[in-house]
Amino acid sequence: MTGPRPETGEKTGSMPNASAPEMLEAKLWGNPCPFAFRLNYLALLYNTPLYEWIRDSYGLSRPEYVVLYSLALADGGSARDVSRTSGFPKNTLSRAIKRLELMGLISPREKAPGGGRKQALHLSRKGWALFEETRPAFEAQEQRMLTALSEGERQILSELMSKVVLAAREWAGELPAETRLVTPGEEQQ
Amino acid sequence: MTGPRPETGEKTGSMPNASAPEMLEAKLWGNPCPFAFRLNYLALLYNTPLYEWIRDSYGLSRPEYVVLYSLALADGGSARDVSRTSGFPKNTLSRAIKRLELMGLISPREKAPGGGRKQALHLSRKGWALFEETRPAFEAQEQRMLTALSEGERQILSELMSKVVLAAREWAGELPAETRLVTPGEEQQ
DNA sequence: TCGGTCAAGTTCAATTTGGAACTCAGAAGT
DNA sequence: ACTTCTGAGTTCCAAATTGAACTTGACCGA
Repeated sequence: MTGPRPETGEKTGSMPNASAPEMLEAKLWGNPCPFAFRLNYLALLYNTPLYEWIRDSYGLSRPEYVVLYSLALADGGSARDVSRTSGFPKNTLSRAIKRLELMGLISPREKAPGGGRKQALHLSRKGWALFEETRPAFEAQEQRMLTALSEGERQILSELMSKVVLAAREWAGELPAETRLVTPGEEQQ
Repeated sequence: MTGPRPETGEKTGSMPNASAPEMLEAKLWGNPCPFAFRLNYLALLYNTPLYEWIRDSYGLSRPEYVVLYSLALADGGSARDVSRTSGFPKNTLSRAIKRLELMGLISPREKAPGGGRKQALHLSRKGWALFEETRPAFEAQEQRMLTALSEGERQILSELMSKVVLAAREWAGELPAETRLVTPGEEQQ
């Protein structure tokens, strides 16, 4: 998604502070898709330092941690469930799950090798411990992100975004045909 | 973002429709970071079909199109500006820019090879044409995404998100030390 | 019960990605 | 003017990502 990056201050450039003010202003105020930009930009600023930290401190990749987190919220979920709710392709998750199992963070799936249908995944005690240990950092980052808003504003923001999410089946998925067909010259390259 | 995915309906699993209701419900209503989840989920649902379409129709990768789009909004910006406002690492963008130049979508940078300091980038006529041709699809997707909201609600949503973005320098960047130090066992793996 | 269809999960291979090291142009300091 | 410092952009290469094909269990209808 999306997103990837820095740490000590100058690796990728996702640092919000200092400069790039021109382009940032343009993307904020002169953007034909202002909402989409805010979405992506905030997601980036939120995710980047957290997953960087997870990687450096625990040696877990982003998809791996996403699986852990997903199972902590919905124990017994399948790889497919995680894929649907996180956007990672299923083969990436397959590998992530295998490694989590190897690391002892997911309890071993009985009978599976070969590719069975719908496997319910469960965190091991160690997996739960890791989740509990790391959760506060995610919560803290969310709180930090929202400090600019009052309690009431957060309420409203949450409500509006929920509305958009709940209507997702109406708008997400494939692009409408008319949109796609705007392009006469398909298939170059 | 980071982000990536489906098309004909069953490639990655980011399809919002049909199933995974359990886990989706849990992530929506039982999440310690509800705002962050909505952010990521919406960004995913928005980006995925668009960049899929860009790739299939124009042969441009996501970072490549991001550079194009960024320059369309802020002509004369540098690679670093794009990196700061998009989150892609600079080497990825360096490659993207090189290819865009090769494809004739970016006007050739005079004197550069070797690595000069701060190069102002400009779209070529062809680059502008491609942007204008593809922009409607992005706008349409944003509109589709917001259909669930009234005009007033969109106004409020935009305002609240802007607030959070503008306060970014306060909260984004490195994780606060206390948060990081929660972990006693650093450096495994 | 058999054959057919579907989809979850895996494997493989080719591409893409991004961390690290490097080059080098301006800026800063003396 | 000379040296040092800073940081934008590039190159390299190991690692991660993912599209495509495959395997296999589950479900369905006759």
